[in-house]
Amino acid sequence: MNYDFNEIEAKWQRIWREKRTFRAVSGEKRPKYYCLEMFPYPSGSGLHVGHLKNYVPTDAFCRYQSMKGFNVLHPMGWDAFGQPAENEAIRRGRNPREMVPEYAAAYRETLAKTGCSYDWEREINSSLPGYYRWTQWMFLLLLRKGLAYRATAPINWCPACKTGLANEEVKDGRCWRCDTVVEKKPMPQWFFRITAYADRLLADLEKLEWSEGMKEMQRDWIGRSEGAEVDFAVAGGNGAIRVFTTRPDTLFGATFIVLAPEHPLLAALTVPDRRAEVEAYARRAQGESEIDRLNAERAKTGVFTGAYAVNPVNGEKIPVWTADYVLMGYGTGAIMCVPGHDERDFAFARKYGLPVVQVVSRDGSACDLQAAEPAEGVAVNSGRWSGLTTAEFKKAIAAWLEEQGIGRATVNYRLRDWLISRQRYWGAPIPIVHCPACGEVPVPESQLPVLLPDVDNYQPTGTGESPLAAISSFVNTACPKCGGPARRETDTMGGYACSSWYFLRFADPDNAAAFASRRALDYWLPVDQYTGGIEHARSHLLYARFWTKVLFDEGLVGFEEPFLNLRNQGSLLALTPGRRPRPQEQAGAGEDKIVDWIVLRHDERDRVPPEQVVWRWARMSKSKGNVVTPDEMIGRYGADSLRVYEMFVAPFEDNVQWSEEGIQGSHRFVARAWRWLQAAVPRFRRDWRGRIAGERAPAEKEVRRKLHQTVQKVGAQIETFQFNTALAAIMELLNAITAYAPLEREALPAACDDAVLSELAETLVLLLAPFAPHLGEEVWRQLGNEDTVYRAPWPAFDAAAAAAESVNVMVQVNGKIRDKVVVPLDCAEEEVKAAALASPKTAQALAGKQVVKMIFVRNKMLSIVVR
RNA sequence: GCGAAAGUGGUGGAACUGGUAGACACGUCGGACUUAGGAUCCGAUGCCGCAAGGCCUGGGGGUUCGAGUCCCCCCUUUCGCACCA
Repeated sequence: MNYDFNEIEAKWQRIWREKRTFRAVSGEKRPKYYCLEMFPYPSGSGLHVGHLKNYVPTDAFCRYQSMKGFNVLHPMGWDAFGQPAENEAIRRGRNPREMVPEYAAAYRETLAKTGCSYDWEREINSSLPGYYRWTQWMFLLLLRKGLAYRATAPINWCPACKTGLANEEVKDGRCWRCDTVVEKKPMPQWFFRITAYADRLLADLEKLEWSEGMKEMQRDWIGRSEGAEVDFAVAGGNGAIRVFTTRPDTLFGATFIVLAPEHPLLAALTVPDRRAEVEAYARRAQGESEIDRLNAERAKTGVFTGAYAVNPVNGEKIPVWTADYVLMGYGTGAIMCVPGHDERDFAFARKYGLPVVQVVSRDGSACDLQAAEPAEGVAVNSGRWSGLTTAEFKKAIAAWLEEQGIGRATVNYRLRDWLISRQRYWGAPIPIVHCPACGEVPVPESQLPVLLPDVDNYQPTGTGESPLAAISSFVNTACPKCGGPARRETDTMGGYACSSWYFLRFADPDNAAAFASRRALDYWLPVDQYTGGIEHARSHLLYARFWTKVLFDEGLVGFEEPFLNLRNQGSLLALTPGRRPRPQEQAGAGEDKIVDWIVLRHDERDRVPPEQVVWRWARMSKSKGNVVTPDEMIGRYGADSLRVYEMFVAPFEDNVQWSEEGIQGSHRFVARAWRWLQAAVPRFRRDWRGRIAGERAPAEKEVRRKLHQTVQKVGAQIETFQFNTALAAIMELLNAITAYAPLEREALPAACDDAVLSELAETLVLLLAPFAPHLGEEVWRQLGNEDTVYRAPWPAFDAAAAAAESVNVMVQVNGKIRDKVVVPLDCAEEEVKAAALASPKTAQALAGKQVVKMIFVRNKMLSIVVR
């Protein structure tokens, strides 16, 4: 009777492994279901209970799908390449190629201990040549399709990581990993032309079952805006300045032009006596970090170039300025300024005394502008276009510009190409050879993989070159084209390259002839359910979608979107000791980012006096010293109890505050279910189905009603990831079951019918199996079943047994609930009225009043309006 | 500033298409069994009130027989974007 969870859990984990219970076999007749969690980077700090906030519910979901008859693919692998692993290896003085597998093994063990049902025969590791060979192959595919290119461009450079970063890896102007302020640095780098897919990445979001917030983030990042390009002729010279504007209808109000400080025309346009000032300004702007430049609060600055351009609609000469609020990376790097109707332009014009002209009006009459408004309305002061609405004008002017050959309607995106080069060691080498005679030559497929050399020293160089550049045996090679001496590309690919296609590899992980066979891909893909952290909302998900579309265009996969359903788990927060910052620590922070709390370092724990310690909830992480490990919890309460707690405590998407009191409650529930089931096992009759029919006593009817209502509820709620309410329903069921058949000295009452007890026991086990798999499997076998519970069908819902016989109908008088009457299900209005009027409480509320109206809602409500 | 989501007991959280607010748990209080219990079982538990009854879903309006749910305004929190032309 004693619930020895440690023994039971170890036993089933062993048997599942030995019997390969969760092996996914390709091509089976059962319909497939591919459920995937974002594969983790196995860190040295190990898994903590926070990681399980994703893995455990997703595992319960997989087990449920298996019981629903699906052939479930639930794989796990390691995102092993990249800077987190490399930095950790450097810090610990380890070789990453030895370190990563050790850490992965530790993760594997912890995941097994929590009873997660992975098919470990499909495990992948992105840092093994058998894997990254295909990452390189994908690079060559992109190159062949003109979607990979090398360009010298100012890139985001993280001085701490000593490498370039993709735009998606820059957060608030800082490196997303180390929070260092990112600099601009011109360097030759490899890019993927993701911008060529901007339209499709945007449009296909409609096909996805993702949260609206998630889609919105992708839309924002892609940043589509419709507008027009307009050429402004340079006054007294030749050539023109091309600007992008979303408001071509305000052309008559354009009173000056501003170029980005990096604009290529700036130097040529600037008149000699303004050159010194303009150059100084441009130099200063370039030296500034993105953060400072993007601070919207900052006052506008700019410098006049001395040059003028001609406004094409009215022939007026307007001055050309340069200012750092115009960014070279967006649009054309030049804007026409309409201070009358753009806040920024207005502020700039006010500061430098530039003219403000109103060209949009609410009602068609002009007035004195005190600010930039309105944004939309009717055109004024706009020549023959005056009187048009904003929308009409936009259309008309685009046609006119095109006719004149000085512009056209166009669409602009905020999305930038994907910088893939990293000047780091621990990544897939870019399969390119630089030949003095032939230029950039792709490594032939037959020569893949380009192996990452094993070296002693792989620290970043800081010169801007990859550590690989110092390894002559790697660098020096023969040109695949002409055979002459050549140098290998020494940059490696950023970690996102590996994670942009790994979900395909799980379909066919050992394939040596292709990244995966088309047959395996057609069977398993796309991913039916994907779960992971919201921090990948723009980067990983955008990249993976992009690569999938490229592979689709190449005819290598049969689908355009890799992840049909996506859900983001919340994080687990732990109470974390911190302190107020000291004055010098405050100094470095910008005005927009006030630091008012600093996590205590490990060595400060004992030194800071308790009254100065400020406790706050923070995400669990080793560095904050607030982690709780699954091992501790499993040892004390068991994996099943830990799992139930992780799912019961809050909705899947919510952040939760970890508390050990909560897990005790879950443990009580699991142990209670165990004790009741142990008492039910001796009463179990395999032939209960044939004996359950027929008229039943009221108590039996009631408990069976609850049972079947629960069956329906739990299934529906697992499918929508509402694990917390599904568990609450099972708890209610257990409460109902123990009320019907309470435990008395470890046995169930003799008066209870064995067929009913059998139905209750068997169904309860099946309902619990996704959540508490060890308990589920153990009791399932105790009931005499030979095969795993995950091949047993999910319990059938019996609508007749679940139907209520009577219902409470609320009686309202003037909107206030005065009484309730118990009537048979679907009782007619007349009878409910009679019952209601017969009740003393209702009669009292109606006394002396005149009934004006009655509203009857079947099985719910009788609402009486009186005067 | 823009966009998204959210605000419900002492706590985590329930509530389908508007129809018994607070399910399920945690905690607390009381009781039983115990040498003991941080085990187990039973009961109570939104607030005010002895009670009858009244009041409760961030605040204020509105629609409705009826609003946590729908509409408008405001406040707060979280997340994302942020001089994007």
